[in-house]
Amino acid sequence: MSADTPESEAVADRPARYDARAIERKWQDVWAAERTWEAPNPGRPGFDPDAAKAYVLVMLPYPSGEPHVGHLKVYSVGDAIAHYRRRTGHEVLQPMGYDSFGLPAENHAIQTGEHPRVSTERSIASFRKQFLDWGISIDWSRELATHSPDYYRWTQWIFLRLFEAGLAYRAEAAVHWCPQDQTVLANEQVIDGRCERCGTEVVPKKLEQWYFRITDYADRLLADFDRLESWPEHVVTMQRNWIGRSEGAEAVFRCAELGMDFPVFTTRPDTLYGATFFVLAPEHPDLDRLIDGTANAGEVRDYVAAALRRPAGERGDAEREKTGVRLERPVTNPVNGEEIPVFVADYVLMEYGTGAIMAVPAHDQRDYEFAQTFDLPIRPVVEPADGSDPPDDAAFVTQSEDVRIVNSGDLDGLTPAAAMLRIIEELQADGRGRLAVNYRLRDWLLSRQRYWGCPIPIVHCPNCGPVPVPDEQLPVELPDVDDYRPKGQSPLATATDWVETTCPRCSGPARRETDTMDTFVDSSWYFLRYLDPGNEELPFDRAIADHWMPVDQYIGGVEHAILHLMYARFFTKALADEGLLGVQEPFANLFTQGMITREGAKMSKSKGNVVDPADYVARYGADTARTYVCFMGPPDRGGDWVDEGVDGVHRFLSRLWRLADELPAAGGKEPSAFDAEWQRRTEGAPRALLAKAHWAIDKATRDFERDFQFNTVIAAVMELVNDAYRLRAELEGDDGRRAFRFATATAASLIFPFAPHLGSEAWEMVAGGHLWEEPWPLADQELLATDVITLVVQVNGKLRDRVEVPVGAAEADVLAAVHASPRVQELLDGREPVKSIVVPDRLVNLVVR
RNA sequence: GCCGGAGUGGCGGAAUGGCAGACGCGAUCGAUUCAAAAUCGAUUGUCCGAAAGGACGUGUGGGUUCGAAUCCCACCUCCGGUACCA
Repeated sequence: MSADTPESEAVADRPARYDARAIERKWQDVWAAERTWEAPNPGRPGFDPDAAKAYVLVMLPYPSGEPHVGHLKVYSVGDAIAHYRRRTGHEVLQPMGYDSFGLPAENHAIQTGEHPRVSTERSIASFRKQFLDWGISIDWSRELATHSPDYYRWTQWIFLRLFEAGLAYRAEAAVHWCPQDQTVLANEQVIDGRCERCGTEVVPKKLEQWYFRITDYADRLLADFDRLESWPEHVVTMQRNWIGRSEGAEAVFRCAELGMDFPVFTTRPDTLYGATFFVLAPEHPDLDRLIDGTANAGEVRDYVAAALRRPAGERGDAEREKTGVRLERPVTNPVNGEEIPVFVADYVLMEYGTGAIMAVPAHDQRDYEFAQTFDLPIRPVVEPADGSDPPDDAAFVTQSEDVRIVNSGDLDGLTPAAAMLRIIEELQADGRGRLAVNYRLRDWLLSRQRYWGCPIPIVHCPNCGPVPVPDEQLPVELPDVDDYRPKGQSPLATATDWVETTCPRCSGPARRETDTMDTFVDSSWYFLRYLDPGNEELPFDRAIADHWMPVDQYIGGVEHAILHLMYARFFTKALADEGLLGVQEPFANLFTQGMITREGAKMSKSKGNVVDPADYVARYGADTARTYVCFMGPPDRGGDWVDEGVDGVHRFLSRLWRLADELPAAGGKEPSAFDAEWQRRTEGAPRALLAKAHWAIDKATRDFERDFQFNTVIAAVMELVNDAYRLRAELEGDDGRRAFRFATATAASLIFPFAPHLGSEAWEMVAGGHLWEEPWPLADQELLATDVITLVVQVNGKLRDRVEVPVGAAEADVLAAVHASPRVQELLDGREPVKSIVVPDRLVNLVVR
């Protein structure tokens, strides 16, 4: 039905129909024209210093192809929160941007020759168009894309501040190399020994690479979980485990012959007397010196070479039989002076602890297996205190009160905990060890040998070493290249004119760094750039950032629980340490939404079960699609997309629209329908409908506040609409019409966060004006309360009857009413209850015999 | 193995110590229609019963309680994370 259809024809020929497309276009035009969702910064026109701020942020999308149903869900959830916060009096900032550097665009370029910028920007245009079609209330004036030089200039600038602070450094180490993508990967990007992106088994490779010193922040990353308001417990746990702090001791084993010290980390210093051998990782840097000049040096080197070639997945397999080679030089146990043999074995990892372990086969499963294979002595040093036989299990390492130390000199008889303290004291006194804390977390490897990323702003000078590019020369722009294929080094290396430059320090000939940054660097600070996107002097102004930060509500997929969320926390702390920012934690509240499946399976092109949100938006309108994804179930859990469910939601929205359509649109909007005094005087069916409306307001508000229970918020509005239909026939006269109007307006108001177009339209039809300017409704306690309560009557805990009693009736009166019931009398059959439980205004339970 | 989360009708789910199954889907019946679609209304956990009503019922077994889907103990299953981490 177009706007210029003559009224008579529309009324005569066609029944009124909910025309979602027309309604959605109408309101989207209004919001675009009046820039409704723009949030002014402090000091700008329209800024209200008295309004509470709410920074509502959904993780920015990686723009590839078209948005999928996961995007629909996450932005629908975020927008519902944004709308709710606005109408509860907050100045809401909801921005949007694109995480637009990355491998898929580059792989596409390798296949087609199309520049990644071209395909990426095409995809950004699709995303933007769909977000507009969905009517997400975004402040578009702050839009950004991480591949734009205006953005990555500041990524480079921040890199240089971290470099100056000693938090970015270059080091040679064994790294994870993906042979398929021809690039190194961070620890966090290796899943089960395979590349996170392409699934290829990663291989170890020794390379000089750039790192961020995130390990310096390990303790603060752990401690500051206390500063968060509300994060899902499992996300905190995952990060805790990833950081993997363990307390123990460092003990130094000495090779007397060479005068070399080998420190080890152990969480069980109390078992030091049980160490019967010593093991080094194949990558251990001192291995060469240790085997130099010994008879089996060749055999050791062969073993090491084989171990280093082994894919990480295979080496990490705990089921594999232990392998290793015995070296010819022993080391000395610092507590008892005992000489024990040294092995090299690939079950010891260079990246954890010191790359060397003391092996206690009696109390460690892996050491036990190794000792079995190589027929080495096993010496128990912890036994049950009652003298019973220890369990057969080699992993008998309990630290409980009912075990005692044995075979350990003067430690014998102590509990493990006491022995631990004593031994650390002794080690420290001798200078042979100390209390130590160890982390699983590694420094963040950020170099990538790929094209489509942010260039690292460093120049390598033969005289001065790595020299930072001066701030005023930023951005170091990504040059165009002819061939995107990776060849073991970044495709940037082929851009000769770009690579060859002069040293900013000595002006001699120098070469640019050709690696690019991990794209997680780009997304580690984007939430700050939104705050001040036009700033040409700094990445962001501190005063503006201090106003908006922290993000009040962050929303995204749980798949980012470790990587992105930990990196962003690290960046925030590092920037705060540089005095650039006043907060220690970027995201006060985190909400992780569950994944949508179809027919119980993850959507994928190969399975042919992909839901394209654009299809549903075209067919039913965005409001239906958005409301459906919020209605499927609690949004933090997953859900299965069912087309019939979409129909159901569309039916509900149509019913709501028709309610509005039935009310005379023209003439006074009858503000009296909202008059509390009038509402309280109403009786009968109008009163029942008004009460239902206030019940829905109350229910919706509570469920919004409690964990964003959107499915039950929507269900409450459905109930209200259903009641309006049911009671419609009884709603006669002024009171009836007003109650009907109030119920419809309330339903529109409550559904607005999920279906903002329909909500606005229905509101305009029955109340007039712009719904988003209306405060969130408040339930009238007087209309929530009823004077008579239907009380549940149980006999011996089983439901037997119901009686009506006045609200707040005294216990004696309630019991009298219960005993007066014929059914109760029949069931009691003359017996006196031994006990009567009365829960005021709820139930009575009579216990007999 | 370890750490999280979850098991409720035909299906998605609701109820977090007090009426199990809100709301939606599906199904059945009715109204409307020349007919269909759409729409409106009613019914819909299982079993027994003509009905009134009764029995059973939230993964399994036990416990606490007047009362348990909800709390406790043990176990089973599924999902997610993580793992030669010393």
